Amino acid sequence: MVRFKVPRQSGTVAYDDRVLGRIERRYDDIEDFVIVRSNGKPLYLLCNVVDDIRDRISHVIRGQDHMSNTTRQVLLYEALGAPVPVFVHMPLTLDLQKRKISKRSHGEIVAVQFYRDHGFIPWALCNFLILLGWNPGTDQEIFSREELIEAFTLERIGKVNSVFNYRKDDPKFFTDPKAISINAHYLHTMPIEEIGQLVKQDFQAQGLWDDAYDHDRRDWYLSTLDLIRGRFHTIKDFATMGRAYFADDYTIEQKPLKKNILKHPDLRTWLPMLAQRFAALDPFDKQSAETAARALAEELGIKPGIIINGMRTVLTGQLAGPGMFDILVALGRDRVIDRLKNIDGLYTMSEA
RNA sequence: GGCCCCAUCGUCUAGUGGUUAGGACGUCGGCCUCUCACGCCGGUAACACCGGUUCGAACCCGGUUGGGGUCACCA
Repeated sequence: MVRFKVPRQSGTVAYDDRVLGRIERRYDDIEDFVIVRSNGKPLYLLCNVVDDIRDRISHVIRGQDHMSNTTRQVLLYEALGAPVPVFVHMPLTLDLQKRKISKRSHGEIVAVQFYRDHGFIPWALCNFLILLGWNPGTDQEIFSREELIEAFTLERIGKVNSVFNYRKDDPKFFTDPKAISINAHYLHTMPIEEIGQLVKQDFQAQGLWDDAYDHDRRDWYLSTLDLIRGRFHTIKDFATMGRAYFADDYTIEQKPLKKNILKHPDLRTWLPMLAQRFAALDPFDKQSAETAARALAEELGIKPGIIINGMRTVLTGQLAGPGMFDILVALGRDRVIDRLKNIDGLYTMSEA
């Protein structure tokens, strides 16, 4: 075993941190430290320095948890007669309890895989992360990769630890709300073709993918994603909240079921009536469908919203969504009619 | 405990001696609408404390308190 003999002298060992300024530490406060194990293998502290000298590393940028290593490593650089690189210590990111976050103690929430599995767009996560401990000095928060490379400077790295603000067990905020909102921003604004690629991967995993989406039905696929993405937050939402557009096994949410269906028992006859009128339309499009739906409501002496929201619930299972008549076109006449006719099940299910 | 770092809304942050202390996310309220976890508008909310320096401190200095990191033959 080999220890590094720290000079027993007065004075300090120092380096100029580009973020924290000059850092000094008295020789007296540094104990002799092990650099080679008794089995002959070197420790990280030494390897790190040797590798960086070999690779001619000019800047060492790492977390503040390495600060006490740095003074010892400066000693190593000097002992090896090598130039000391520029050191930059980044603030740490802590959890709500102000603990350093780590894989060991925080598990999946700090693993990038978790974000991929929860429908995050890769760059959106990077964009969120860069804002933890750094800012451009302007109000800009959304950066393309190129913009970020252009805007980034070491000088604007902060000194203050940040808190990763996530609420465990809250389905709406399963991770930091700001991360979700940045992801949603990208989801809403990225070219739809790129979104289509990401959704494809998830759909394939979910068994929702149809190869026609890459060929004959590509336009329909992309325009439908574009129609519904506006109120989604992650790629996962397409297979869950948007499921009704791509499969028939979607679930009817309880809230809209009660509010828009069970509250109006007459829909049991009204919606099949509507289905008949849709069947007779020529052509079946956004305008003709809306005219037909509103005409029916007027004849029945009810507010259009009753028909429309009833339809939304039956057709999508959701309380909220795009404009109803856009939905009809996206679903296509056959599926619309089919689902409107089969409304009985919703009532019998709740009666039982 | 020793040593080191840090301290502005709930969270991410702007701010480098004179600002109505700004923005974003969240939250709350309103508007829009066939619906809202869309969009728009508005509100809420912060300079840890105590001393200095100064005509004047969020900004400079000192102390206090608080928080974090690190003290392995781990990386």
